[in-house]
Amino acid sequence: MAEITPPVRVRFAPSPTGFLHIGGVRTALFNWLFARHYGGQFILRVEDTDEKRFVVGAADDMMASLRWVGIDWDEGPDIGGPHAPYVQSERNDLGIYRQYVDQLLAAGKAYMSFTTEQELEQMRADATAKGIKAFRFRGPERDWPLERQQELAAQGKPYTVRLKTPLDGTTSFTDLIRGGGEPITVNNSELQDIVLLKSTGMPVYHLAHLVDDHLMNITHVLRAEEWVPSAPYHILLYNALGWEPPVFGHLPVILRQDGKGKLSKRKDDVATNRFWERGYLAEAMFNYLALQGWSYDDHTEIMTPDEIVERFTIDRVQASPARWNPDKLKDMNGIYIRMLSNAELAERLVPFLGAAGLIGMPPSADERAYVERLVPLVHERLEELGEAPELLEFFFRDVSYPDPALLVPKKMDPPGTAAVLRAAYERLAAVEPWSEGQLEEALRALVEELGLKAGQLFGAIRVAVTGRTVAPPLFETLAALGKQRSLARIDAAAQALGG
RNA sequence: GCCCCCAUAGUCUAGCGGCCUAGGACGUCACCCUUUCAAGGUGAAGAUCGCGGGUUCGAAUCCCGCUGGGGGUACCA
Repeated sequence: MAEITPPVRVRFAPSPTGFLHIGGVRTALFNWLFARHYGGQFILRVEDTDEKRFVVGAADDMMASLRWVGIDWDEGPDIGGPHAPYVQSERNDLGIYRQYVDQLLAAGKAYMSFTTEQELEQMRADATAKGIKAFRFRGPERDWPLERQQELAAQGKPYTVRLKTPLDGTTSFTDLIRGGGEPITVNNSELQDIVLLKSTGMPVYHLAHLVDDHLMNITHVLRAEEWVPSAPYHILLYNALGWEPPVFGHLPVILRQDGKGKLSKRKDDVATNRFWERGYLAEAMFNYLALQGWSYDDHTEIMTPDEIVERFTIDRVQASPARWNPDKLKDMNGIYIRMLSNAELAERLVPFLGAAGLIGMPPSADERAYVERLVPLVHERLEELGEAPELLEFFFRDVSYPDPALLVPKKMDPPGTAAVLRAAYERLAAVEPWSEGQLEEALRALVEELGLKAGQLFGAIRVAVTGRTVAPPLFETLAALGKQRSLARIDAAAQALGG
């Protein structure tokens, strides 16, 4: 296994074509962990060379997603750095890429290709029709003298610039993660002359990222597995430019939950912002994502970011794909929620309760205090913060009994239940002070006197007071709800049963 | 189709030739705790380490073939 020798500079270079999904965050995270572990720099660069798919605001959205999980960068579009700008369209305006295209052209390593997209499409269609197994485009211009290419270009004929890929021989590269230590090799005959510069004058990913990586002194390229097939082109391009290639490491993709294909923005609910909206803690997401393709040992899963940074070595990154497992993430989120103090959880719950209209935005001091009072009742019942409003709603709103049958416990009838609720009402009316301990004492005594099972009495009161069969523990609930409201609800429930 | 990568329970993973009667986690089930639901505790089911050949005294671990899965095959990244 290759040793990682400092200095180390890595980057994450998303394309602003939409929101950043968790697979992208995972790739960014691994780069970040790599940089932090080996004491190097992590750079963020925006690759917006696809004018057609460009989405306004996407880059900002992506940065917000990265920041949310706790990823920061040493150089980037928003903070600048020694290699600014960090946005490819801006770099293109500066003529950064064109100069290398000219260098390649002059050296005969690339050529101007005048075949149009339509013609290309036709050629592909013809090839399939003829049963040709693989169509690999090599433009006729690759053998023309540069002057002839320039002549046509001067006439205003649109052209792309393509890499002149060797017809025979092999190209290979070593990968930090896959290949089992052996180089990955492809026959050049399997390659084709890829486009470097579009007819619009905009560079294509292959050229732009490579020029930038070189100029920005990137030492290690850790990117998703889907880039493996294009790595040989990149090696060839580095060679053509006379540059030393960086070290490659292709990260496993994250497969969809059913294993059918990689995570998709369109089909899967995996937009990063969806997770904070639903109440996932960034620390849980960080931990979960770190484990998507990396592991520490045979039993450690819950780790702080510092621990992960310290333990993150590239040799422990998996070559086989990870699988998106929302259940596991949810479980982990529950663990992280339980690790929070009541005050911290209350603080994080406020926005959710506010959004649900249960408290003001911002909340009053009283509301804030009340939320903190309620937190212990739901603390260990929460796996997503977004579940809190529903669990706590009855503390803020009156309950109704659309289905009075829910009030009737096992082995009891409506009239009997009404009578029991009346008895409970009388008993509770006398409880003073209205504390958890006093409430328990009073109700347990009543259970004895009525000859009921604890579950029967408590169940009836629970539904009466919360409007639901599943709720936090009864005595704490009554105590937090207050005497007046508790009694009023028990009374209303008894009436609903005709008592 | 062609090229490339990958392959341990339903899922994620530990394992890098003997510590493995294959460890941990999610999920599932049971029991305990208990006023419901959770949480917590205990335990169970679940993997002939994809299949077939080698190499070796010995293989989940190394090699080959097959199969399966995934990725790529754009003037997208």
